[in-house]
Amino acid sequence: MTGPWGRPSVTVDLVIFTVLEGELKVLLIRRGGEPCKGMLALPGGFVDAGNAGLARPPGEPEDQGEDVEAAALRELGEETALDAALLRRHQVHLEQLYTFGRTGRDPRTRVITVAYYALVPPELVPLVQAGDDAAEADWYTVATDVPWSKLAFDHADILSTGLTRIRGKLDHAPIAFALVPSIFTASELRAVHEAIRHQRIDAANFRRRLNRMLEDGLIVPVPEKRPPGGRGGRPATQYRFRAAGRDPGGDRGEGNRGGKPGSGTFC
Amino acid sequence: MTGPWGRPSVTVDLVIFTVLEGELKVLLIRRGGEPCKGMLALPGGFVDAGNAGLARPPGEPEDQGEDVEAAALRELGEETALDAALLRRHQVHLEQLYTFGRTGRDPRTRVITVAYYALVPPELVPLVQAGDDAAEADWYTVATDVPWSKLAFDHADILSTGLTRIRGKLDHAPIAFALVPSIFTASELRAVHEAIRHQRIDAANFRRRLNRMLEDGLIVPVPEKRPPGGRGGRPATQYRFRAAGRDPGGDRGEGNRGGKPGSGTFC
DNA sequence: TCAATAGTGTCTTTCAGACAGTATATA
DNA sequence: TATATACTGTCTGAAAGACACTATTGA
Repeated sequence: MTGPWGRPSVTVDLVIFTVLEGELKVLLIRRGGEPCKGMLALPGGFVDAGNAGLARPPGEPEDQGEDVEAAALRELGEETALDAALLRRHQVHLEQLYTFGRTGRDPRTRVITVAYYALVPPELVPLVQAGDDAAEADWYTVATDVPWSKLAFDHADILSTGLTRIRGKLDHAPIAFALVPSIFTASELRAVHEAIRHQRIDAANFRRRLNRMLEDGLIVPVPEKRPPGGRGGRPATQYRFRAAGRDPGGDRGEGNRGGKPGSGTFC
Repeated sequence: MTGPWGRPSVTVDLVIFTVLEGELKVLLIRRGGEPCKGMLALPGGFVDAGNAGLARPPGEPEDQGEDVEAAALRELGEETALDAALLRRHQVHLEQLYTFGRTGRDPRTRVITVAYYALVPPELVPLVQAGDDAAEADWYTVATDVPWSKLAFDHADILSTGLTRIRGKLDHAPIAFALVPSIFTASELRAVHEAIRHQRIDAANFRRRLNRMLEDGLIVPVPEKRPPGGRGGRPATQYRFRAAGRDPGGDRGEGNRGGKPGSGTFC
């Protein structure tokens, strides 16, 4: 059997995490249209493939559209209503998770989705609003408020994969820094670890890890201390993440990004 | 701008590793056709998407083709000339690596590739032959024989990602067992670790790790000892990997496989 | 006997978990 | 003062690296 072959649609789906008030949250949208109308789903959208595979005037080169990574970044901006400059400035972490390519995962047509996860610092959360695509977008507490069995498509699988990924990387890569303000205290960083692992961490032991990060130059103390809150307490030393201190992403699950050197000159 | 949207082609590319004579090797093919004719490349091929996106008689349902994971398994069989039963019986490890979706990575048309890596035990290597697709397929020693700068497309990126992945997982997931015979000695397992890390490992310290695996029930001793080779030596205890002992794949980079329960009933 | 490979014992360092105790703020 | 939060010190055990040592074979 030869002849014209079908091509799948390719989408990106986003697992957008944040930590608010000590709880790990994920951004979900309520689907406005079929299929799975009314169910909760991960935000996402199609990867622009230009006019690939379509008939075009002879001699005209194919428009290949946008990079998959660019599509993920674009969707992240659209769904959160944060512009690209803000995302860059706050170093919002965006990383490819896994590609879900089962047949039948979308009943309409063949859809392969490249899932990404993003980590949004709490400073940006107030700026996040329902995007243009999403009828409603809202933060759901992962531990208690996510209706796992009622998520659209295979989004429970995707979310579960995202959760596993950040838990696995938490101790080996500096992802927790992407979920605290740029100036943070030991308690704030610890709260993020606790939220992701959903389990208490001994404050004294965590401080030792933090001290090691200080020695390694991974974080740097900030001169001003944080004044205590309502009913008192000792002021806390504040720290800042030193991005250039080490290869972020580590050696697990990161893979290579799209725009590495060498691009374009592959033959 | 509305109207018909282009769809990308989706391929799977395979980083097929083995360890022979203490060296980590990867299977590369020499490309017979343009583009990149004559260069070395990773084996791979198109994901069958049925008639997705093509015109079809009204009322006829779309044929969505094959799962991406199934395509990877199929390609693995085709490129190595090993049938599916053999691959299953020997528990050949196949795991999704990363999806490469840059525009322009294939000059002909938009191609997004889902890369997988496979671990072939040395027992099967003699059975591997040039597949039907590949003009020539051969094992190349990663440390010395891979012409990194002359690999086709972005395959150097893919191979590099695969190498990083297995090195990262080596100490946290039981992947080394996929690269030794089903009955193996401590030295053989250590040789695999040394080949992947490309660095000597202290035999005594490695044995302690092995003893811990014994205590954990991850491996099981085999009654018969391995008689020494040419010029003598003490006979070696042999072991067998106990697959059911623990969740293989661990918590990093594995993601969910395609055919998990819950499939099909997503709404 | 020697050479070669298998396997043990031990010392040191690093780091995580548990937990007692000290320091500095507000009310 | 009491309370709340920040921070220090110490004990224990698991595990890695370095390395000296013993065990069992073939030639």
